[in-house]
Amino acid sequence: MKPKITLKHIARELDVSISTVSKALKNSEEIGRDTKEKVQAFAKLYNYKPNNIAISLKNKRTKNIGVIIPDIVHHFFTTVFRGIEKYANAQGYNVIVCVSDEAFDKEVINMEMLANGSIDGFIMALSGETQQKNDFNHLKEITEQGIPLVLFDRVTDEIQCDKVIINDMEAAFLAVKKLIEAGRKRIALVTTEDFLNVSAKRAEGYYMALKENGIAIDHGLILKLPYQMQDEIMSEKFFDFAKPDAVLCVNEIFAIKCMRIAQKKGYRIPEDIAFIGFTDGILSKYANPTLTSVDQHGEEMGKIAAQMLIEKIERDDDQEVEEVFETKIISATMVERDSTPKFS
Amino acid sequence: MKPKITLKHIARELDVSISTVSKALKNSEEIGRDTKEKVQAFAKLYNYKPNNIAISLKNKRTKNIGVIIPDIVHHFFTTVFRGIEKYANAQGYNVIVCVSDEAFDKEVINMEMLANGSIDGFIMALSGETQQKNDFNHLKEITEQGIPLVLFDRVTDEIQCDKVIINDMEAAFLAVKKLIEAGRKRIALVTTEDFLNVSAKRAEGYYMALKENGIAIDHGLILKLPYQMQDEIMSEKFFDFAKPDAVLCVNEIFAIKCMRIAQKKGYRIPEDIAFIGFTDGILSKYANPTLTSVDQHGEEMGKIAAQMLIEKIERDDDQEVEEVFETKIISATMVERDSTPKFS
DNA sequence: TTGTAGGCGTTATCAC
DNA sequence: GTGATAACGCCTACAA
Repeated sequence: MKPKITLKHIARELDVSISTVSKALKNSEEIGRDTKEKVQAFAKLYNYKPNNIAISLKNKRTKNIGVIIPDIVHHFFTTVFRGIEKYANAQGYNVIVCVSDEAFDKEVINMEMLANGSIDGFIMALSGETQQKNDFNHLKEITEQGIPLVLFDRVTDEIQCDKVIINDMEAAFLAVKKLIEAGRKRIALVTTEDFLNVSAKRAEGYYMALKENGIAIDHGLILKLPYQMQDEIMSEKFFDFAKPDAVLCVNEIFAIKCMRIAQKKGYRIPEDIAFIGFTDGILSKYANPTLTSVDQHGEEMGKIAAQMLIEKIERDDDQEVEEVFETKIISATMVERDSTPKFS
Repeated sequence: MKPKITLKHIARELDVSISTVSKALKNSEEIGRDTKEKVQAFAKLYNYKPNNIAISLKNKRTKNIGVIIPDIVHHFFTTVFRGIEKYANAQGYNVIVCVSDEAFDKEVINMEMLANGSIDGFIMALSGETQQKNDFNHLKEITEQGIPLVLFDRVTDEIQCDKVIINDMEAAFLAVKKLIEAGRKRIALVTTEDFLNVSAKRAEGYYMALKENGIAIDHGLILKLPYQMQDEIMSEKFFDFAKPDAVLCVNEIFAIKCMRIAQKKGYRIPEDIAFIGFTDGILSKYANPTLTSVDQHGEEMGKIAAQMLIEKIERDDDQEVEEVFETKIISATMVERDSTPKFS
């Protein structure tokens, strides 16, 4: 076993001072040619690499980014994460992930854990519980400490910071409009409870599209399911009573499950009922029939979030410029597949 | 903005020494009641939290685990990650994830980046390219430096370290056996190229089951696809020529895609062709028909890997006990769904 | 009961 | 050219 070697070891071995070694390895002009060569050769031989922790302590910069997401086994978040990781890595940053599991407490604990020097900034999507409680003190503390924060997807107006979101409302609006134009009259909405801001916005888009086309809102056509949707009975009944000819779902899983139920009841897709889901994930692509869905461009979102964060981190070093926060909006795009009639 | 406060600040403010503050905050018996109270009150007021980096430097333990996986947008790895994260977090560890993207170079770079003090140990699954090149020097260096390493799923015999795998061979063997018992005669195997050790093992199980039942191996029934499987033509032709009555696929995506092709060609599932896939992920569950598949118990795997790693990390502190490496084998289980006939 | 000093590994400033 | 010193924030053995 050959443990890690330090500057001190090299210095002792070569009978020079630590600072000489340090400078020699940095190819400083101050150091004599032969000393430099000697030191560099020795370092290479013993595979010297500076200790990140020591450097972090000195520079007060860890080159680590903290990412806190509600769930990692979820295609959208996973995709965003990939975008973050790729960009951050290319910039020399590492990513520490914590999963809040949709729980407020875990979110708070994780943030505090990381905020004590482990990371240079946060990228996060709020947990369901946090949105429900409307308690954002942990975020406030972070920003007050001057730690950069970027919120994505699940954001809040209560906190002043950079944000990246998609145009949920518009996307839903356009999806419903397409359905209306295709002649659908009874368009249903399958959503989660209201406290998730993205669901709320998608619902808004749904309402707007109906209104704009003079279609009255029928609350019998709106199904609110708990986030996990264990219970299929509710959805089954819904189809019997609501008799929709099109369904907009706020996520893929809802869409797939609903399609299943509809198929079981003998409806043809898309002839009898058309389906559009949000989150263009793996399920949409491989569903049967394949699902028309709204692509949230997760990877792009992650990349932009990372970009914004790293810029803030590296700007903070320079000077205390006037803090300006941005909210970037990514345009969702609809991916047409077989669960909808051909739109013109 | 209120920046982070340090022991030094408290000491200055309260006109005591740094060590007094340090001890007072640890409730040391050495310190007088009133001093302790004063210090603790002040610390609470200003929300003092020790700096992780400084502690890491001092203790030479970061309480960080490095996880290197080939791909995060992949249900199996994601699941393993969740297991790791949950357990590690409960033990007070944070997880730094790097994605190798199936590339050797990225794997090496990421490891080196983290090995310089950022983490206390690694959990990883080898990238495809690493397995193909059969070059494990980066792993050797890590272990020689005394950094604990746990390999999971994509492992190698070349490296002495803890490992967690599933009984791939047996699982494939049993799956094929079930198909044979159900009367299937032309059982196909759809797999990746050989260098992925898990695929190789699954193929072995497939061969064994055939042999044990006196069925000759027909190479026309074996389809090797590139990892990404862009090309559907190959698979289409395969069905025309091979005419299988059952198919074992080494992953879900292959299975789903093959089912699609079979359906398009008018075969009924499972009556004409039965399908079994590996990786019991979200696709298997929501496919149409739902896919019988081999559950690799990713979360459990992650948990065990984390457990083994943390044990090694914390044992290393104590003494230089004789190094013993374990390979834990998790039993895969088959989840029967609608793509196979009812097995007895 | 409190404080001093040294060290974890590195870098930067300044003196020789 | 080279080296001593201090500093990043914390801990702890030892001294007062």
